Amino acid sequence: MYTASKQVSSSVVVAGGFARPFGPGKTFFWEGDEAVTVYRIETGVVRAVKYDEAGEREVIAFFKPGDVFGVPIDPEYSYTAEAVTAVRCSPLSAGLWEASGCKRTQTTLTDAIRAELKAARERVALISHQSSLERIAGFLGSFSEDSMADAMALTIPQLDIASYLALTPETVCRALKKLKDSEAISMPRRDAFVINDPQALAQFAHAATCH
Amino acid sequence: MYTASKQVSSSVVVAGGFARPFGPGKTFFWEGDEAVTVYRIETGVVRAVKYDEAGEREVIAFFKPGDVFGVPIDPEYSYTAEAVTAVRCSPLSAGLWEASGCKRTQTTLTDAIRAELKAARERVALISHQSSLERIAGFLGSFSEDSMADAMALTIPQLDIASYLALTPETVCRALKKLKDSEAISMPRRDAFVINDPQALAQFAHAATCH
DNA sequence: CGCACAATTGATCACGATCAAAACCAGTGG
DNA sequence: CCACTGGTTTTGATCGTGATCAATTGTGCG
Repeated sequence: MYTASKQVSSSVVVAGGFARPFGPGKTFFWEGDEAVTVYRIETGVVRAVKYDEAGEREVIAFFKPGDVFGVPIDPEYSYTAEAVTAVRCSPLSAGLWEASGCKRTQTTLTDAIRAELKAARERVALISHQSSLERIAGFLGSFSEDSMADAMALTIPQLDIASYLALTPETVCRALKKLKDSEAISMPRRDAFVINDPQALAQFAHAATCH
Repeated sequence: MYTASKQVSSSVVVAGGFARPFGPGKTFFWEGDEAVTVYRIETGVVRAVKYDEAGEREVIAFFKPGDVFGVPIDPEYSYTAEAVTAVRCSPLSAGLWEASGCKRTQTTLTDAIRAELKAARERVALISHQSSLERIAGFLGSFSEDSMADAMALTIPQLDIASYLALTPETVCRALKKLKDSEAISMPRRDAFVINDPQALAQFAHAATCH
């Protein structure tokens, strides 16, 4: 199935702790690879994708600066990790996390697992029950609040957002247009978002379809 | 908010390891309670529920015989646990899990967390993209395969299933009727399900809406 | 330039939500 | 035992949202 596994993971083994750059679209590791490296993002965005039985690609999570991905919950990675933007991040040996002592590394490990679980639950919260507009608004809101300034620029293709929110690209586009029209956000570039009015955005995120 | 917290958790502190019975509807603990006890189910079904901002009750997971719930991922429980059926389960002190040594208890702890994560991901898989029929069929299938015989009787109110799958009770009812009509399952009682034909059920679970 | 792919816009359609009501069942008390 | 009550399930009719189909525009890249 995932024939490209091996040569990719071998190009990635640098677990020295140095921050290294990765170009957009680059694959860090594949679902099923032996989980030997953990990554901490300094800049850029990474997506976690899975392929269902039908071979359909599905984005299940995004990782932002400060996030850790590739956490060794299982001996093998449970998803494929790809750079969405240009990424600078530091690879760490997964072995160090688990082996060395038990105290500090252990807590950071459970922290990371907790984060994974929290991310999974957040996605469910977004997907279940919420309308398309609420999903988009909620997504943009939570994504930016985890980051920095109000007027930060996210850079994620709409296709990835659609997959993550279990919507079609068309629906994502239309929802974004509504948000743009309402002045809550603006899009300087095609795949870049700026949040003008977090308040208004939060309205859209919860409001009962603003009827 | 959850004013009933205290007296409930105090009635539950028996962390000796004895299997104890709990009647249907009984609450084991509330979301936000201090996570002092872990439970392992011997018989019966338990549901994990959460209340969103709007106060809406939402079922986020089911636990079956053999499952562990109340895993101390955070210092406080992240959901409310209620008995769906009559339940027999053994309470354990959460402290023992974390404190004692680091070796065997630690692995079972991560096992339990892994299970939580897996459960969360399975729910997402069911909810995202799948049609109502696929969700129901997939749910019944995975629920029974985690259990025992083909012809086992599940006993879960349709309301809970609806909430778990992010559907309305009406839709659940109609989907179940289709499955009954197709002979894949039968329902001796109102809230009991028997799987006659796992094969056919699997068909419904994946098939592209059988057009 | 021209190619491939992402984003946009429009028109139609289907599925599930919603509204409304009836049937069903379990538990309670007369 | 039976009438009453509350909650769950069932059935039907209608409506709205997002998927789907189809086509155009836009954008980066060889």
